[in-house]
Amino acid sequence: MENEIYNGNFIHDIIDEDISLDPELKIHTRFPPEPNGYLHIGSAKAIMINYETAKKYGGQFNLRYDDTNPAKESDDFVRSIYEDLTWLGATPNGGIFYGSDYFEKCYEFAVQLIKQGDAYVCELSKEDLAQYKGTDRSEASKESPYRNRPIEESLDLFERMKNGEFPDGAKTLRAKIDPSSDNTYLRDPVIYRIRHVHHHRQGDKWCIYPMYDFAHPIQDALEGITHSLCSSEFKNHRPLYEWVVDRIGFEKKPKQREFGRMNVTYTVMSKRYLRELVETGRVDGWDDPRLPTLCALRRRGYTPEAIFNFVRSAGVAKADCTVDIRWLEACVRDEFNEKAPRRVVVAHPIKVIIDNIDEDAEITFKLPNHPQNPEMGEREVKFTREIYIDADDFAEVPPPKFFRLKPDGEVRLMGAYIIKCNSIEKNEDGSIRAIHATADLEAGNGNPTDGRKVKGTIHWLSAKYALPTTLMMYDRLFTVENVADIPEGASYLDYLNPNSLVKIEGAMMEASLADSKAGDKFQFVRFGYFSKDTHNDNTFNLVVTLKDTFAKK
RNA sequence: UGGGGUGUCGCCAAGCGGUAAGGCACAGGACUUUGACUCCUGCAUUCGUCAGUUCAAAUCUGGCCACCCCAGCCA
Repeated sequence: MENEIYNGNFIHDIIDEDISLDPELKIHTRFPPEPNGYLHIGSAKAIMINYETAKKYGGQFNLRYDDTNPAKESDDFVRSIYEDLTWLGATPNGGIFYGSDYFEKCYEFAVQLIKQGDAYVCELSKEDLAQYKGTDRSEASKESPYRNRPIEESLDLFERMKNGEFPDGAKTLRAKIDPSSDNTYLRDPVIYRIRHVHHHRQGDKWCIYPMYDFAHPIQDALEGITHSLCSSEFKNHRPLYEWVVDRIGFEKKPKQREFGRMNVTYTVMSKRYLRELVETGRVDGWDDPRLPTLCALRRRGYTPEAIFNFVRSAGVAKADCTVDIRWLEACVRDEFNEKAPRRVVVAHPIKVIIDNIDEDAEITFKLPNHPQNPEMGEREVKFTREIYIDADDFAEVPPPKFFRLKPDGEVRLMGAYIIKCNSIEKNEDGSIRAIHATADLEAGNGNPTDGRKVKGTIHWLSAKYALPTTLMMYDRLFTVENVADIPEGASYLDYLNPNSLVKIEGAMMEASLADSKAGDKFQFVRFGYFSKDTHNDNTFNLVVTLKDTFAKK
């Protein structure tokens, strides 16, 4: 859904300028995840920027699995990424690609660079290389002793690297740029390494793999990407990206441009920690509703529109930002308030007996599915002598400004009668067994005939027709305000909120909810927005609470 | 310590030399058969900081400060 809420986007200014220089330019962007984890709310920003930029300019958008490091990648991640991306609605109209499909090309370009004298095979060990680069980066690194070896020699060695003649780490291919550059990425970066590892798509075809900095610009150029939009940590890589594009001699040069990273309060998005949570069993899987992964948000009931509106309204700027998770919740509320049908659920039922209603009487009331939108229709709800109300809606000793049910007080049962509390029946232990009340039968679901005002309205369910249900309430994963507040050296895992999942069993729901499907969304009146769980029948996940419903006393 | 980047209300963010948009949050008030929603009202004499240029600066210049990224044969 299009939304006017859209903070700045300096990327569009850059593109407008490029188009003014070349009116023929067809914008082409891409989202290049490495298939080594599941997509999360942070990924949504990169997706949104690349997808919507292409869309805005009538261009194309590619999905490209950046799978140049076989050690960490798998087909399960490939599958999940596709699923989450299409769920978000960011259809890759430019196609779906794999970085590994360009291995042959990358190899040829590497050979070309060697022939041009722009790359050489280096035999420094990992440790020695680190030594040569030095610990003080204000100083230039030492030149590799192999830097000026004959081109023929590098060519021969590189081919033999490819043929598997050397063990892992024995040799690397390095770009010959500038060992004394201020930018350490330009100090003869390694562009190929030896890895005798099985690749999820290429199998055992290769034992040398290109590095990200070499492969990425090639992939972009080959796909005709015009704008390679990525987050700010790649800013330092840009000169190398451009060096590769220039030296290989691509006619159409893709442009890398960077936007600020987005963090979200109360959670952590690094794939490393998410994976750790999943693998140590602290959560039930990548779609555990306490996680910020897209599949978890989906299961919990968040919608693609709300997520897109969230990242869109956070804006696109160069500065990193930490957006309050409550903003995401606000986006969800905005959407659901408009679209979610209203239903009644009583979380902590207490029984109310309406003394002036016959034992077997059944009165039918019609409740609107949405108070402001008659087009959503209405439903019939049965009223009987015994009903349930929420424990929170009754107070034996009411605090000031308590508008709900209290001894001798009157309250409106939403869509039905006004009732008056007459007496309280108690159990041995002092707990409430039932409340006795009388209904104003004359007023019915209309206003009292004597003109008196009844301020409170509470929700209710017929005890005879209500069905049991389970409510799952999830709090945020972490209790610290900011992940940055976690002390240095401490494990994120120690900061898990042990109370982040609250399960309410014994709740009651209105009968019509039995017909709902997995994933259906509702506003449970005076309670919050819920989504029917996709894994468990008759249980509902809390998506977000109603704003302030219970905050005020 | 070096290089790169960023600093405008609690959180995002517009602004690009002419006297601080907007959203979220928050606080009041109105309305309400959801204490929701909706609707009003309020909310930066100030733009990290100190100087300078100018009739005029958040916008230009210089110094300083803070935060983020970089020493993978990860992406």
